[in-house]
Amino acid sequence: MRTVVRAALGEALSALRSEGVALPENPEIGLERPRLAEHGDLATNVAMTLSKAAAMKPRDLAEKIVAALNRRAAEGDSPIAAAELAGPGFINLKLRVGAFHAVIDEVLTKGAAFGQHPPRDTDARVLVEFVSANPTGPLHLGHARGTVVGDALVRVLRAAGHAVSTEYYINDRGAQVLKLGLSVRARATGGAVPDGGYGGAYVTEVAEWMKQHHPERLASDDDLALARVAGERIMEGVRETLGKLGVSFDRFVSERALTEEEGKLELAMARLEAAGLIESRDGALFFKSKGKGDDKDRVLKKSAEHGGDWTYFATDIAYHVDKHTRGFTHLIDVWGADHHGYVPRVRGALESLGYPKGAFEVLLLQLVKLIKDGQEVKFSKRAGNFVTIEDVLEEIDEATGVPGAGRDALRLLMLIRSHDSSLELDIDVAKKQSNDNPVFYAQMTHARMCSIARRVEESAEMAEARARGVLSVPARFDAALAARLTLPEELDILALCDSFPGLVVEAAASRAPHRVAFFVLELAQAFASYFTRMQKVHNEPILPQKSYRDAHPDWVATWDWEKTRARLLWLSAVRQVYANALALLGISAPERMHRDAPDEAPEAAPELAPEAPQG
RNA sequence: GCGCCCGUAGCUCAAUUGGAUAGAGCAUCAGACUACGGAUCUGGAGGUUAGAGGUUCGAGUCCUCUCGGGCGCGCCA
Repeated sequence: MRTVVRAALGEALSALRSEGVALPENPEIGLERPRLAEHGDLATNVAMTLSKAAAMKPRDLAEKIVAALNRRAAEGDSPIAAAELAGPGFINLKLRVGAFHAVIDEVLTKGAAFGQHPPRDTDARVLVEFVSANPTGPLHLGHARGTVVGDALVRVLRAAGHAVSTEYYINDRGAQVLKLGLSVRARATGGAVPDGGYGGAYVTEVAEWMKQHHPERLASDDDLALARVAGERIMEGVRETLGKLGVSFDRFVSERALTEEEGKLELAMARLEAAGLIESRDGALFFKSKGKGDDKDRVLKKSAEHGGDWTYFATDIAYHVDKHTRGFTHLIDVWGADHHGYVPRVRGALESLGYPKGAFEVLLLQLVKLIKDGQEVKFSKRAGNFVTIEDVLEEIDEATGVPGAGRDALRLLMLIRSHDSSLELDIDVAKKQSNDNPVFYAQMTHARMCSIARRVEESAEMAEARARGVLSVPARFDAALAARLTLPEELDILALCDSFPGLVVEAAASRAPHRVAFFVLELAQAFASYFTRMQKVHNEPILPQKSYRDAHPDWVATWDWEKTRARLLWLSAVRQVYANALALLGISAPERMHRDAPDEAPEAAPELAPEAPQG
């Protein structure tokens, strides 16, 4: 639809150019769907964006474009039926139905690639770093948002044609991992847990595992070596959890290997030193970040009395410098909003080293509140009473009886909010097998779409129609068949589908995967509404219902099968777009829902009407 | 105290990045419906976009201030 309309607009513009209007060769043509029906099917603001180049007032230019479009429309071979000047220079377009039907053609031709854009014509390489949780404990709910949003962002960026790699940075050196090692040792040997050490059941598990598989580590007094093995054990669990969430990384980067074995830390520090950005003070080394977006200088290397070690900040600079060194031109980090204070110093360091402004970008995610039984669940990591992602996944899988339900639920619920809005995750809603649960609603919609086609191809009552060759799902686009699609609901949904590829680009540009989630729910709702209205308002179900078949003994002969096939054609396109959108979120699109879930909860047992009439 | 984010319908949140009359889902009210996949569909009511000023053809969106909430302000990571 947009494709053919853009072509028509481009043609009108070049016609004007040949008449002497100063217009650029291949201008961007912005098209949007007006909110109000009387503003047409599509609207463009080209007259406003090109008015400067043409040295004309927006409305005057718009008038010329409108005239050109209407001239063409009168000749009868344009997708545009009528154009109208509106407001400050908008051009409202009324389209022929064929323009809507073209969406079906495009979707079925592109299939799973509808919404995917070709690689961008640039050398830009993007690296998205996300999760990067310390290997000091299992992933908990606080990590879930960054994990899911980061992963969905990557999918969206790739769909928009960006070259993207992903990395998980493992902070496997430094004080925190050492504390983990000491906590494990304490648990294994019955000693006291160190100050600020880790509690929680998982520490006990690691301690038990250590006794079994690495008793020599416990016997040795090399705390660093012990901590390292414990950290690796934790990371195994983290990777498993990521797998269950459907998240994979191109690379896991070890802070220890990067800095200690590969020497990247010295390299980065030498560059800072050479640039005169390091200052020695109070026995420590400082990065002169003050005035570079930060409000004070920051320690790179601690003084002897604080252990003399490099700080996390120093190694993080090394990591980010290394990202650039490896050829990535644009770095995106996904962090929790509680780290926002850390952004200026990293940015300051990278810009001081000459990397372009804007090459380092941080997506900050607001916090997640877990709601259970209508109450907020508070948790603290140190005390160990946090909710792990594993627990949540398991709880939802069990409650629904559907393996993978937890992953889909967690993913959609994390993606249904903008990144800078805090998020309430109601675990009780996530477990529901009803339409109050957006996850269930979203997936059921896809299952319903599939069930129609299944009915056509498999059901016993349609056997005779199949046998007579009047009923089948069209294999490819057929303009004559599509011409039977004239209901406003059908055309509206095609218009919505048509907006999907553009939406992907916008979602990528604004780092907003949640917009894809909203698209899914909007399409689901539009479909549900259409589906019901077909029966209740238009009295035109896609397939002949029992009532029709009973009333018409010769229903196979009297039914309008071509209209049915037109709708099946329509449906296969809509389903494709819907499935593509779900795939972009990493959420499965089931062909059928499990039916064995309990229909009614025990507490929903019918009660006697309080005022039942007596006799 | 300073910095960052947020404040939109009773609740949870959107808003095509500065565009036309601010929209959905729950909740509520009124109808229709007994099902081509499950309480579904249609419509109503609900708003000075926290408040005040400013920028311009045009502001929920940008700037300043006030109020309220969250987070951060370590030689932790």
